Amino acid sequence: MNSTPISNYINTLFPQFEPALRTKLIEEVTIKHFKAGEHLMQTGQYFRSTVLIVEGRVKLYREGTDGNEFFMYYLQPGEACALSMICAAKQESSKIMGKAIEDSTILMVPIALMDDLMKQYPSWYYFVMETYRARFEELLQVIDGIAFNGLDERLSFYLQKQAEQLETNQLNLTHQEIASDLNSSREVISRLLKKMEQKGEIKLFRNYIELKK
Amino acid sequence: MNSTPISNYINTLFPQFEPALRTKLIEEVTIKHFKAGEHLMQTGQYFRSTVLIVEGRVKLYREGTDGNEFFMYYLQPGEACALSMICAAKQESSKIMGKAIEDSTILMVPIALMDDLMKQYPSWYYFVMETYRARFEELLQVIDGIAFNGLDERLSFYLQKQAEQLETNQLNLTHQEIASDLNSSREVISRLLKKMEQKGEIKLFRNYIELKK
DNA sequence: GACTTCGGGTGACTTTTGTCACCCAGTTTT
DNA sequence: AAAACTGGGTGACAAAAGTCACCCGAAGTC
Repeated sequence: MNSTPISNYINTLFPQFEPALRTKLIEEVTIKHFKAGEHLMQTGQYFRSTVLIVEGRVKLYREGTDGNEFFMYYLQPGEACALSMICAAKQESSKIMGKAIEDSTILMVPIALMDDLMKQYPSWYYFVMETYRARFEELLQVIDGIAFNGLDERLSFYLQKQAEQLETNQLNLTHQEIASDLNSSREVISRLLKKMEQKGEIKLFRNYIELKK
Repeated sequence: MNSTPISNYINTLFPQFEPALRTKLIEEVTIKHFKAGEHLMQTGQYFRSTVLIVEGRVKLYREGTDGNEFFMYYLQPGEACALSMICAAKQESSKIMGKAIEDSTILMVPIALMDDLMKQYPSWYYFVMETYRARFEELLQVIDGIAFNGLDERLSFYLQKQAEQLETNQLNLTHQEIASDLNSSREVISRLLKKMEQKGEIKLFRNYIELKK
């Protein structure tokens, strides 16, 4: 294995893949770059590849009919987009939207390869299963949030998750951004944040929020 | 192939399976019966098998921490429980609850078999992928419903879905049952149903609701 | 320095949803 | 037949969330 950018990504981010699978992938995948803010996939778009994230960070949204965007979860380097697998396999269009929030790099695995990979490489099969499992769990948690919790709890949970994902307690989020991720309105979020500040859970600044504890 | 109950189920409900796979399944699965109202799986329970529904009808719920049950979707004969596949594969516990609403029969495919089936029988592999895809879509629709719609729209949608599933316009549902499926309260549902009746969309009776059009 | 934009704060009000209390009419039990 | 239970209706009220109007100050632009 020589040391191209692609082989580096695959060898460092997917060490669990058996060597033959890594070689195969290095030969077959194509690489693609996105700038922060760019959309990776639009509602209604068809996939011709399964997507592996290798650099940056991608936010996945569900789009409502009225143009609302409801935040679901993040994808990180080393993770795959479960929907791209599913939709690619069935040639169906996606009903979700992905946005790079940092400059990001992805590898595209042609769908024509999927069946072979699944049959020939157990570690790929396990990776796919684990991807499904993880995303399924994530969706169930999203459902929990909106089905059982009030906006205040969802907000709290949202901030925690952001902090974990971005690995910092200084969240560079405007109230407006939070509001649209949670499909609410700025004023409501502002008020709830104020309450959280009074309870000492966070500290508010212009353009960022500091999480306590 | 002789004609046991199991072989009948498999041959009639899964005709897309290649003959060798059907033979294999007929040898390996075990059969289980549930009476209407019984729980198939409880929150926290571990799966040792993947579940195929062959008779009856199963309702799947997500359970909240406070004991609430949030209805997600139905499983019908010929369908598999996606979560049982995922959880079985990873030996994880389920966080959902399944309830038979009719007397139901299921086939249990031991998890030990899963890897082999996936590798040896393309039609099994496609079946599993299709199951994931369908359930994923269904979860996304559930999210749409609670994220973007008011209770009135959700109720409307819920009634439509019930009618489709149960293949009748006479829905034998009490207001209380609807309320708990939607994680709301009886009074609210009663009021919304009244409004729908005034708009001529439904007709209300004791113990059942008649869908118009 | 004046102006504009952006992020945020706030009070007043509305809508939606949940809750409480109580009622009523069938149906079932005793 | 009386009592109890079930499914449903209703008014009054409370809480949560969304909306509107407007304000303010910080930062960027001209």
